[in-house]
Amino acid sequence: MPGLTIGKVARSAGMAIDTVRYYEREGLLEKPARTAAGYRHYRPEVVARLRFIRQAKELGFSLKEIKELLSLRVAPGKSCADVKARAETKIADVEQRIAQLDRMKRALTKLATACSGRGPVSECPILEAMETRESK
Amino acid sequence: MPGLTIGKVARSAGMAIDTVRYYEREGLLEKPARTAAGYRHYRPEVVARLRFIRQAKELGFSLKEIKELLSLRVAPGKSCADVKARAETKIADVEQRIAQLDRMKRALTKLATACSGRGPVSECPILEAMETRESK
DNA sequence: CTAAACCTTGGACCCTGCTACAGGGTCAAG
DNA sequence: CTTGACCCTGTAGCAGGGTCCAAGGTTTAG
Repeated sequence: MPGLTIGKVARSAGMAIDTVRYYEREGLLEKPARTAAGYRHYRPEVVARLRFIRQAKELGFSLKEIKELLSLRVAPGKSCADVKARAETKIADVEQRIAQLDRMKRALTKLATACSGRGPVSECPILEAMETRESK
Repeated sequence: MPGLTIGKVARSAGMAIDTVRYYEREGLLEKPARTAAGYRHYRPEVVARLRFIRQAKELGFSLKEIKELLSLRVAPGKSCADVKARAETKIADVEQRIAQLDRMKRALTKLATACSGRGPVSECPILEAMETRESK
C-alpha cells in the first residue's frame, strides 16, 4: 500500500526487479522495511542510490568498487581523516581514467579528421592515433 | 625461432598467454603466422594492439566495443564518410563518460573537503555530493 | 467476486571474460 | 640426449553480474 514498492524503484532507476534484489543480497542496498504482507517498501532516496550504481557500472566500476564509493562516510569507528584519504585515492583513480579517455578521444578525433583528408590510411588508424607510448 | 612468440607478446602486453589466444578466438586479433612447428609468430605491432585492448577494458569497454574501435578503418567496401560517422559516435560516447567521471570527481572532492570542516555529514555523502539531477 | 498485476522466496541458468588442466609436441642449454 | 621451458589443441571450470522460472500469496480494477 505505501509509496515505493520494488517494482516502482526498479522502474525509476531503470533496472530489473531482480537486479534490485540482487544488489540487496550483495550489500549495496540496505534491507528495506517490509509491509505486513512481506512486501519491500523503500524510501525515495533509494532511487538515487540505484541510479548511482547504474552509472558507476557503466563507467566500468565493479560492484565492489561501487560499494566502497557508497560507503565513503564518517562511520562511528572511523576517523574523518581516513575517509578523506580514501576519497583522495578514488579521486586519483578517477583522474587517471579521465586522462585515458581523453587520450582515446583525441585519437578518435585525429582518426575522424584524417578521414577527411585523403591518402593512405594505416591499417589500424586508431592505434596509430593513440601512438601508445608506454614501456614495460 | 623468430622474434615474437605468444609468451613474449603476452608478457609485453601484461596479460596471460591464454588471454591472447582467447582474443584471437574472439576475433580481436588476426590469426598470426605460424612456424613450421605450428607456433604462433607475431609482428611487433600486436603488442600495441593488446595494450590498447587492456586499457580500453580497464575503462569499461566490452570486448565487443573494443572490436568496433579497432575496426574503425577504411575498409574496401566501406566509405570514408562511414568511418568518420562511426568515429564521431564513439567520440560522443567517450565525452559522455568523461563528463560523468568529472561529476564523480567533483563529488569526491566535495566529500573530501566537507570532511575537513566539521558538522554532521549526511548518511551517504557521495550521493548528496553528486546531487543526481536526472529525471525519468 | 474474480482476473490482472504485483509481490515473495529459492534455486537454476546464462553471458562475459577469462583461467586451468590434460595430453602431447618443440627447442635450447648443458 | 635429456631436462626444462615453451608451445599446441582441446575442453572444463570459474567469478562477476545478473536473469528467469516455479509455486504461491496480495492488492486493486472492474
